[in-house]
Amino acid sequence: MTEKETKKITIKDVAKKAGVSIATVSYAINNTRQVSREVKERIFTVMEEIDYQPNRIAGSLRRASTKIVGLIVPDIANPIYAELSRIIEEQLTEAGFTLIVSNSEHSLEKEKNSLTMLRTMRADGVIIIPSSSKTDHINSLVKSGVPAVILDRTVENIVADAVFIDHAKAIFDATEYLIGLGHSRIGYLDKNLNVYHKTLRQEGFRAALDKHGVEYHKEFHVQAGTTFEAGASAMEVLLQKKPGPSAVLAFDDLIAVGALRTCKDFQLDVPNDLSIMGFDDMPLCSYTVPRLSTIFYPRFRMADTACRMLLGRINDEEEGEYRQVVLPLDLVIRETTSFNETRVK
Amino acid sequence: MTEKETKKITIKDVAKKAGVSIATVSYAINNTRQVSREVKERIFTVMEEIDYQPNRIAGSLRRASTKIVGLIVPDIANPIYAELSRIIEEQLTEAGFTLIVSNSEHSLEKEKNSLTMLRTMRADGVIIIPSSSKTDHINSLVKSGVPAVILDRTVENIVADAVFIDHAKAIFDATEYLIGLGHSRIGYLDKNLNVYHKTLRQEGFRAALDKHGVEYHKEFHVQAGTTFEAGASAMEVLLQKKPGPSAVLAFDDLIAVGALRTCKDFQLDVPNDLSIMGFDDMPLCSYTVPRLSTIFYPRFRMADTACRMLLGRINDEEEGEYRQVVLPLDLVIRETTSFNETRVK
DNA sequence: TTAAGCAACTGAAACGTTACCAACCAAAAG
DNA sequence: CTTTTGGTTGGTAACGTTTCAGTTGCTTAA
Repeated sequence: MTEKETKKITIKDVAKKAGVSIATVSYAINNTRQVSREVKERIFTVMEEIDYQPNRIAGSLRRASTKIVGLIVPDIANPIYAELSRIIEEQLTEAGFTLIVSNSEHSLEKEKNSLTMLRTMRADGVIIIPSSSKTDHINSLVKSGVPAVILDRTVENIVADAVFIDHAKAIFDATEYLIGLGHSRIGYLDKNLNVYHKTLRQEGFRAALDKHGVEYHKEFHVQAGTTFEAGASAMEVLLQKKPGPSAVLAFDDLIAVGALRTCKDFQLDVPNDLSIMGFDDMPLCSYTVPRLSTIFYPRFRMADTACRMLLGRINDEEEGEYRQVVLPLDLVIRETTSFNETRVK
Repeated sequence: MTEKETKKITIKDVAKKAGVSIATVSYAINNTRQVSREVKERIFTVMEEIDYQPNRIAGSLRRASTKIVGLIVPDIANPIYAELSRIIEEQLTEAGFTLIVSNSEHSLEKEKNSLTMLRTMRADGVIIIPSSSKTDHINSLVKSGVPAVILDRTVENIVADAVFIDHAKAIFDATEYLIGLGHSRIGYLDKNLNVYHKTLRQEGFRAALDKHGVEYHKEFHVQAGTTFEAGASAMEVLLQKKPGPSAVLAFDDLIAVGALRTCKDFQLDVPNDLSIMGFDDMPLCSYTVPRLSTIFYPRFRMADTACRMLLGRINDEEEGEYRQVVLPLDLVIRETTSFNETRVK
C-alpha cells in the first residue's frame, strides 16, 4: 500500500495550535494589521513546525486578485522571445506576481485560446505579443476591464497600452546604411506571416530606396518562415536570380543566420560577395562566422516599460487614456556588411 | 471619468437568466451529469449572451485540483530548455492543464522559491530540471504528496519519478569516436556548475580514455559558464596550452559554438587543425560554419515521457514505486570533427 | 392501486481564505 | 470617576464554484 494521504493543513490548524483566531493568523501572515510580537512569533514557529503553506487559491478567490499575469508569445523557441520572457518573469516575480507564459505558435486561434484560459484563471493582467494584426479579442479583453499591454508588434487599431519598436525607422536606417556602402541591388528576406509590422518595415525599406533613388527589385523580395531552415531556403531562392543582389536585409537574425549558411554553401564570401543584415541582435550574432551585422532590439527597455505599464494599470496608479511608447533601434555593424565591390551593372 | 467597473458575472447570473439552478448550470458546463438537451441549449446561449467566463479559481478551490503544473528550468534562454518547455506546454495543454514555467537561473535558492510558489499555488504536479545536486526540497515535495518528475539531470538520491539521459554513455561514445579518429590529446570544456551529471560525464570520458589507453590531460580540462561567451573564453584558455589538444569535447552546444568562434579568431581551421564536438544538437548546429558535430538530445521523447509519468501520477493511474527511465543518445556527426592529421607528438 | 424505478432538476454545505465589524483592556485624559 | 484612546484580538460573512443528498413528476411493473 502507498503512503497515507497526508491530511491537508490549513490556516485553522495554525490558529488552533498557536492558540489564536484564524483572523489573527491571516493578519500576521499578510502583515495586514498590527499583531503583537509574541503572537506573531508563536504563529510563525507553528507554521514552520507543521509545514503550513498558505493556499493561494483560496486567498485569490476571496481577495478577487490572483497575482497572476499572463504572457503570450508567438514562439518561445525564438531566442529573442525567450530573452524577453525571462526578463519579464524576473521583473514580475520581483513585484510578487507569477507569470504564466503561453505559446501561440503564430496562430491566432491558439492566441485566443490562451487568452480565454487566462480569463478563466482571472489573471490580474496580460502582456501580449500578437501573432497577427487581428485584434478584436484583445480589444474585448481590455474592454472587459483586464489590464493588458501589447508588446513588440504594432497593431492597426490599438485600444490598449502598448510598447513597440520603430520598425519602419529601423529598416529605413539599415537600408540607408547599405545604400551608403554602395549597394543598389538589395534583397529582402521577409516573413511569411500576416503581421502588421511586416508592412511597416517594408514601408521603411521603400522609403529609403526612394529617398536615394535606388530601384526596388521586386524579384529580390522573398518570403521566409520562422526558423534557420526557412532563412536558408529563402536565401537559396534569392541566389537563383541572375544577376542577384549585392546585399540582403533579413527580417530577423534567425533568417539571417540561415542565409549566411546558404551563402557558404554557394561558395559566396560574406561580406565581400554579399552583405547580410539581420534584425534583433540575438546573443548568437557575435559568434557566427562571420559575425552578423544586425539591428539591436532593446529587449530590456522593452520588457521593463511593458511591466511598468502593466503594474501601473493593475495598481490603478495609471488611469485613463492608453499610452503607446515606441522605442528606437540602433544598427550594430559587425562583419557581414561591407562596401559593394562587385559593381555589377 | 473612466469606464464603470463592469459587474462580475457569475454562474448565478447564468442560472437566473436561464431559469435553472446553479447546480444544473455547473453540471451542464462540466458535462458531469445528464442534463436535458433543451436546458443545456438554453444555458449555453445565455452563457454566450452575457459573456460568462467560469471562474477557475473558485472551481479549483472547491475541487481541490487546479489543473496547473509547474515546470522549473535552469534558464529558458538556453535553446534546448526553450524547446523542452515548448513541447511540454504543448502536451500538457492538450491534456487540459496549464503550465507555469519558472526560471531558476541555475540557483538553488531560486529553485526553492519557485517550488514553494508552486506549492502555495496548489499545482497538481511539478516537473523539475534541478539546478544542483541538492535534492532535499524535491524529496520533501514528493513526500508531501505532490506528483513530481525530475527531468534531464541525474540527482544522487532520487525518491521521485525521473527521466534523464545516459550522460556517461554519451560522452563515452563521443570520446571513443574521437579516439577512433586518431585523437589522443582531447580537451574538455566543462560546465562550472555543481551538477551531478557533470561528474557522470567526466566518468564516461575517463572510462573511454582508459579503455583505449589514452592519456588524460588534466591541463586540457577547463571550466566554462552557460553562454556563448563562456565557451569562447574557455576555449581561449585551452588554446594557450602548448602543445594544445587536437580535439575538444564541449559540455553543450552553446559552449561549442563559442569555442568555434574562438578557433576562427585564432586562425585555426576546424576540423583540420582541431575537432570540436558539442552536446544537445540544438537547431543551430546545422547552420554554423562549419556545421557542428554533436550529440542528439532526445527532447521529444524526454518531454513526452516526463508528461506521461506526471499525468499518470496525477490521475492516480500510476501508483507505488518511483520509476526512473534513462534515454540513450546518438552521435550526430557533421563537419567539426575529422581525422587527426596534425600528429603532434 | 400502489410501489418502484428513472430522468431531470434543486438546495445548500463545503473548499480556505480575507476583511469587516466588533470587543476587550489598560492607560491616558478630562 | 467617566470618557477617550490605542493597541490587540475574535467571530463570521463573503468569494464562486462543485457535489452530496434530496425532491419532483412520470412511467412501468406488480
